Amino acid sequence: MTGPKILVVDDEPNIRDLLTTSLRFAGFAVRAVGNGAAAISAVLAEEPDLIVLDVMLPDMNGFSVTKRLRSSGYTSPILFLTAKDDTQDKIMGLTVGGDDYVTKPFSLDEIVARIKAILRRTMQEDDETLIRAGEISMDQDTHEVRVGDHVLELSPTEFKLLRYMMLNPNRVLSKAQILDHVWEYDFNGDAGIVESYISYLRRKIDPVASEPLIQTKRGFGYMLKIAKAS
Amino acid sequence: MTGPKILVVDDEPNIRDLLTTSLRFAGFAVRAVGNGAAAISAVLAEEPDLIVLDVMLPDMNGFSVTKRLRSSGYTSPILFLTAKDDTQDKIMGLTVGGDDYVTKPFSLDEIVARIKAILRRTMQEDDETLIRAGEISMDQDTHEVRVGDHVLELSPTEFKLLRYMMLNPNRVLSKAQILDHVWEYDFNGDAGIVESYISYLRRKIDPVASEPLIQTKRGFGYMLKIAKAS
DNA sequence: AGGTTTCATTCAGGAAACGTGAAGATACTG
DNA sequence: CAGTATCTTCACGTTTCCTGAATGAAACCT
Repeated sequence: MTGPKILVVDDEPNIRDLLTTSLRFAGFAVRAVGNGAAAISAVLAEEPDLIVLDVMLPDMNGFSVTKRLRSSGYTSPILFLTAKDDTQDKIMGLTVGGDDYVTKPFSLDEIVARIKAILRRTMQEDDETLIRAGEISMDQDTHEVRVGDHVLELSPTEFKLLRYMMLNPNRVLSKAQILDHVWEYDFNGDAGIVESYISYLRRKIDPVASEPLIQTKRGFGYMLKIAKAS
Repeated sequence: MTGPKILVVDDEPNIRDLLTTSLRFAGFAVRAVGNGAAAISAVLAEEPDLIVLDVMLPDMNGFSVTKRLRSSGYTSPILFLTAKDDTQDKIMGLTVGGDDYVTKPFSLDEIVARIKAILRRTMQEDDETLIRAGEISMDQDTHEVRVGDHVLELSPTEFKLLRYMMLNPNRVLSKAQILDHVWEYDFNGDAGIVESYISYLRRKIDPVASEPLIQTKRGFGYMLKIAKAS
């Protein structure tokens, strides 16, 4: 129940709650604050293993916060949340060492995946980098996906969708659940897009799989069926 | 006798009572309120294990309520009730973490099943995901139904009907009871539809069962007969 | 036995869900 | 800036499901 400690820093309550809920559910011990000053004292008090930090805060920007933290001796990695139109060099200046960044709006699974990737590198957590589900395997570092011996070429969205399904095998996932986890949180399009991507995935997976792995549960959703192995 | 605590939030007294009765019968400790403000204070006072929350309330919508609760540190899961014709984007963003949603009008058994599923995942309750009744087994995650070794393909309604009967084996269930539990609460069609679905189920079950399992109690209803095992 | 009620089963129309191709929009890449 | 890949929406065809009605069988009553 007490996984790695994470501090979330964002001034928008919506996003703060969204992140808090998702990360708690993913097994992290989460604390959330709404501005830079609170962030600094929270870090000093609790020494989180990782910080999720919005670079645009009401009182101070990401640079200032980072600088203050680093000079206080805090060395754990930071995952920055940046606006999509932030210039590249602005971001470059932020991420040093084990740091990383994600652009808003993000998808929830993406955030969780990034955090796990960072923690995997910094703490020696040998939390598997390889996800397996029956004859499918997915390396989250190299992004290589295999079905048996065949290597699949997946687009980013296809990759995230398949990852979500592989993390929840043998469970029916509704289209709404899939949208909430795989697509960006502000996506407000039709749920039919899930059908399209399921179709794309099937087109790539089925020809090389020994049996149809993505099953339709009419009226309920989709399921990745994995025969249980030894 | 005191199962998990559940808070029901809905402004329509009918539905509130319907839910309260059903959930109490299912073994939960239920408290019900009719608006968002009352919900918030009830949550803070009693810390329920789960909230059933109508997204359309007179004083505030489900999002506001959720936001307030989450930022007060409440982390238990929420089951949202939404109107079926709510545009998809209103539903989106709801199924984060352990949360889930059900569209109105719902069927009572559906609600209970969903609540149990959520609690199963959040609390570590390994309250069986598998329902057994004699030679029939039903996995609620995969939706796989077996009779002996044979796997049945059931439509959504067939699935719900069979689940209801499996949860009440060796008891005569009247057509009215079945309608009340399996069909949506505002269904106002003929009870003859139950006969049809019983027939469909028999057609799929009997050929692979060792004996007829669904018995007709003329004038009273139907019964799923299960020989008691070890 | 004959008549009446209750149930079983099947059928058909319409509705809903799903799959897929294609086209426009957007973002990426060289 | 052109060319390409990807994302998203739309539309159409197909499958599956739901529901009510019709018909015949079985049980029940007198």
